[in-house]
Amino acid sequence: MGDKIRLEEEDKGMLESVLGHEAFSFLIWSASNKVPDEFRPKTKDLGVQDGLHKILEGSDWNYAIFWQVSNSKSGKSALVWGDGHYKEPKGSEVHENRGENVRKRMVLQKLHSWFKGHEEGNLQLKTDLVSDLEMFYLTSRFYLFPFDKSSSPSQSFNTSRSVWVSDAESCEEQYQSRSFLAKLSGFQTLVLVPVKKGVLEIGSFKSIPEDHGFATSVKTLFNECHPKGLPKIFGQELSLGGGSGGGAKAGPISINFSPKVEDELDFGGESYGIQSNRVYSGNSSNGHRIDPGMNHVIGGVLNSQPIISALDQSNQDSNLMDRKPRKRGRKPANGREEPLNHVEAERQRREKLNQRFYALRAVVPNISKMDKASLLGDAISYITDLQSKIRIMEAEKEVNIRPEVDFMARKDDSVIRVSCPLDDHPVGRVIKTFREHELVVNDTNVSTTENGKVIHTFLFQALGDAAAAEQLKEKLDSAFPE
Amino acid sequence: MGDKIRLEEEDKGMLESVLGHEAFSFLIWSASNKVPDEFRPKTKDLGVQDGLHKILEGSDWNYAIFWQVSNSKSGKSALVWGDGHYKEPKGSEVHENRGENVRKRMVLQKLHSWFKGHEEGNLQLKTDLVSDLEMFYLTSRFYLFPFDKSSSPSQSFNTSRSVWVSDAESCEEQYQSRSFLAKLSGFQTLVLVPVKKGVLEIGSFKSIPEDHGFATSVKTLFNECHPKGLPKIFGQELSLGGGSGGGAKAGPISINFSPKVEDELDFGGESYGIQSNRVYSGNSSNGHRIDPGMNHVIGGVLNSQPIISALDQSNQDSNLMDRKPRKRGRKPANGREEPLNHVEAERQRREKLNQRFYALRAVVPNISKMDKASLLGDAISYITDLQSKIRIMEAEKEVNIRPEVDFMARKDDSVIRVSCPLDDHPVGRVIKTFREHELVVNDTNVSTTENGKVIHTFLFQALGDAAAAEQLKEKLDSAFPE
DNA sequence: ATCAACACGTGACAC
DNA sequence: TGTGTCACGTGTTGA
Repeated sequence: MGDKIRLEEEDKGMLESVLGHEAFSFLIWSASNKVPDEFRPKTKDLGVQDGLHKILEGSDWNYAIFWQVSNSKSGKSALVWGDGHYKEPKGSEVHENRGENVRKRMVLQKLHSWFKGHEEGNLQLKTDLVSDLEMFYLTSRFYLFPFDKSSSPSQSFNTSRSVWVSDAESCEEQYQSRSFLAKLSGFQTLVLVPVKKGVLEIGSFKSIPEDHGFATSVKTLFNECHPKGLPKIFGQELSLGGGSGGGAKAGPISINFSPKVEDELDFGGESYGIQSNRVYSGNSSNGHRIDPGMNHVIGGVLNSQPIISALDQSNQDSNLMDRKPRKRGRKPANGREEPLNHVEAERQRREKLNQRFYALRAVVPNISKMDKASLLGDAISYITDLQSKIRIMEAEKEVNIRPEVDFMARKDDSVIRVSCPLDDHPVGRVIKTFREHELVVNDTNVSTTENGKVIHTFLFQALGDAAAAEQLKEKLDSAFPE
Repeated sequence: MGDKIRLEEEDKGMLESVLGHEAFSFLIWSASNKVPDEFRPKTKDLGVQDGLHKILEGSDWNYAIFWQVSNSKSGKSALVWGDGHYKEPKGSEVHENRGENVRKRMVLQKLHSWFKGHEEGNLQLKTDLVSDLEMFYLTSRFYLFPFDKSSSPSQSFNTSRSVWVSDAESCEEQYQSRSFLAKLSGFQTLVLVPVKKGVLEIGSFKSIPEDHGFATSVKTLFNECHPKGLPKIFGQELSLGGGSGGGAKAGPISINFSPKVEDELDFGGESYGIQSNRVYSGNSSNGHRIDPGMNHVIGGVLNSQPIISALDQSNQDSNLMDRKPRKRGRKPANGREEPLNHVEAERQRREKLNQRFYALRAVVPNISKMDKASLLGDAISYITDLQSKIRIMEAEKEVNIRPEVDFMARKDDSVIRVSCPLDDHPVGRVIKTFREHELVVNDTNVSTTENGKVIHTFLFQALGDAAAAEQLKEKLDSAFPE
C-alpha cells in the first residue's frame, strides 16, 4: 500500500502547513490505500442541491454538506461525500498574501490529482483568491468517515442524535482531524443532523444557538422531500423553524433535550462526583421517584466497552462528606464507624447500577412501565426484536443480488447467460412501466462506461401526444420512490 | 380481496375434510389475497437439493423442507418454500380406500390451480396412491410463514434457536395449522434448524431423540456448503453427527440444552414455584454465584410485552413454607410476624429482577464480566450497536437499487436511458470478470421472460483451450460467493 | 387499610 | 487484609 503517493520533503511540508497535520495524514492515508475506490459514490446527483441551497440562502449558515452512507465490497460502510454547497458571508473580502494563496492552490491541485477519477469536475474556484472557507469545503470533498472508526458524523448517524455546538472550542473538538482548517475558517457553530441516508453537516461563522425546530425540519425535509420537485414547502418550513414537521416517526432514541452541550460530549453514566450528588440532594427533598432519569446525564453514547472501567476515582472529595443523611431506608443506628466505608461502597455500587438503568431506559423505546423489571423485560424483547430484524435483513441481502450464471463453451464460441429476477434488476421497474403502458420497444442496448456504470438504452416510437409522454415520465419518476 | 376463489359448498366440505380446517382456511386466505404473489420465490434452484437428499438417505428422516427468507415489495418478510425432498419409509404400503384417494387428488389439483404461476412443474406423484406424507409434503409447498405472524419456523429463524420435538403431541403443537395432515401422517419428530437464509424443517415418523451434533452439522453445512460442488464432506459430517462442525460462529443465543420441550413453549422467566426453589436450595449449599443462569429456564422467547404481567399467583402453596431460611443477609431478628408478607413480596420482587437479569445475559453476547452493572453496560452498548447496524443497513438498502432514469421525448421517437452503478448491477461481476480475462464480447442481448426474469446473453469467441475455459468458468462461479 | 416498588444498611462470600 | 458484589430484611413512600 502507498505506492502511488511519492512526496518530496518540501511538498510534504507545504501540504502539512496548509492542511494541518491531522488532515494531511488522513488524506495521505486515504489516498495511498485507495479508500475512496472502495467506497465509491454510488449514485451521483442526489437531488439535494436545492435543499442545500435553501438552507444557506438568507441565513447565517456558511456551508452545508450531505454525507451519504455507502458500503464497500468488503461489507464495510462509511459516510462519503454526497453533495455540498457553501457561500461566503456577504461583506467579507478575502485579502491574503500571495504566497499563501499560491500554496493553497497547489495543495488543492495535488489533492485533486490524488483522488482523480472520483471527482471528474475539476476544481473551479469562485474567485481568484482561495478563502479559508473554500479551502475547508474543497478538502472536505476528499474526506470520508468509516463507521468502524469513531467520528462525529458517524456517531451522529449511528445514534441518530443531532449534534449542535455553538462555540469555537466545541467546534474544534467535533471537527476532529479537519479542525485545523475549520479553526482557520473560524467556524463557531457546527450542526450534524442525521437523516435517512446519511448525515447533514452545516456550519457557520457565527455562533447560532440551538434551534430544535431547525434540526427537525431539516431532518424531515431530507427524509421525505427527495423527489426533486416541490421545494415550495421547504423555504416555509425552514423560515418558521419547526412549526410543522413533528417527526411522528418516533425514532428509538430520544433527542437531546436541552441546549446543554455536554449531553453529547460527556460519556454518560460514569460521572459520579458532582452530578450524582446533585441528583441525590434534589430528590431527597422531593420524593424519590419522579423520573430521576430526566435529571441525569442521559445515557450518552456509551460507544464501547472500556467505559465500564474508569470510575472509582474522583469521589474522595468534599462532596463526599456532605451527603444528605438519606431519608429512606434503615435509620442510622450507627454504633460503630468501621462499616462506614462499606456503606459508602455499597452506596456507590447501587448508584452505578441505577446509572445503568437510566442509560438503558434511554436506549430502549416503548418502555411499558417505569418499573425496573419491566424495563429489563422490554429491553430483552427489544434486543430479540433487533436481532431478528438484523437476521432477516442479512438473509434478504444475501438472497437478493445473486443471479444464475450459465456458462456454455461451444466449438467456435462461448455463451454466458445471466438470469436475474425482474424485481431485483435495475431496469425491472422500467420494464414493468413499459408493460403497463403497452409500449413497444423498438431497440434496446446495454453499454458500460469507463467510470463503472451500466447504461441501458431503450428506444421506442413517439407517444400519441405530449400529455401521454408527460404521464409516462411521471410514472417513471414515481417508479423509483424517495 | 378474495375474488378469485369461488367454492361450491360441497367442494368446501371436501377440502376441509382432507386438509383439516386450519390448513384449509389458511390456504384459502393465502390464495385469495394472492399472498404468494407478493413474496415471490426470488431465486429458483438454490442448490440445496443435494443436501436435502443426503439428509434423508440412509436415515430415519422422512422429509426435509428448506424454507427460504423472502421479502415483499411492501417491505414485509416471510419464509417461503425454497426446496424440499421426501421419501416414504421402506416397508410401507399405502393401502387406502378409493374414495379417499380420489378426493386427495382433487384437492391437490384445486390447490395447484389456485397457486398456478408460482409452481410451474405440475404435480407428479410417485405412485398412484397418495400417501399421507405425500399429501402433507405437497400442500406444504403452498405454505408460507410471514414474520409478523407467529409461527414455529419464523420463531426459530428469529431467535436462531433450533427446535427439536420428538413426541407426537409436541409435533402437533409445532405444526400449528398444518397439524391435521401432520397428525394423519403420524410424525413423531420435528426439527427446525435456522440457517443463514432460512429455516430447515425435517420430520420423521419415528421418535428420534435430540442430537445436538446433527443440528449443528446441518446448520454449518447449509450455511457454508452452498457452492454446488464438493458435497463430499457432507455425507461424512452427517453420518458421524457433530464431530467436526463446532459452530465457532458463536451465535448470540444459546441453543436449548436439554430435550426438555418446555424451554420453547413455556414463556420463560415467570415460573416461580418449584423451579425457583430448586435453584435456591441448590445454590445455598454451594456458594451463591456459580452462574445460576445455567440452572434456570433460559429466558425463553419473551416474544412480546404481555409476559410481564401473569405472575403473583401460583405461589401460595406448599413450596412457600419450606423455603430455606436463607443463609445470606440479615439474620432473622424476627420479633413480629406482621412484616412476614412484606418480606416474601420483596423476595419475589428480587427474584423477578434476577430472572430478568438471567434472561438478559442469555440474549446479550460478549458479556465482559458476570457483574450486574457490567451486564447492563454491555447490554446498552449492544443495543446501540444493533441500532446503528440496522440504521446502516436500512440506509444502504435504500441507496442501493436506485438507478438514474433519463427520459427524452423527441419528434419521432423517444429514448430512455437507465444508468446504474456497475457494482449494483446483476451482471456487474460478470462484466468485471470479462475485463480481467480481457475477453472481447462479440454480441450481447437482453430479454425478459414471461415469468419475470431478465436474461443477459453474452457471446464471445472461443477461448484458447479447454483449460482457459475451465478457469473462466470457475472464476464466474466464484464471482457469486456462497 | 393494602400493595408495589425502592433505597438503605448489613452480613456473607470470593478473590 | 481489604475490596467488590450479592442477597436479605427493613423502612418509606405513593397509589
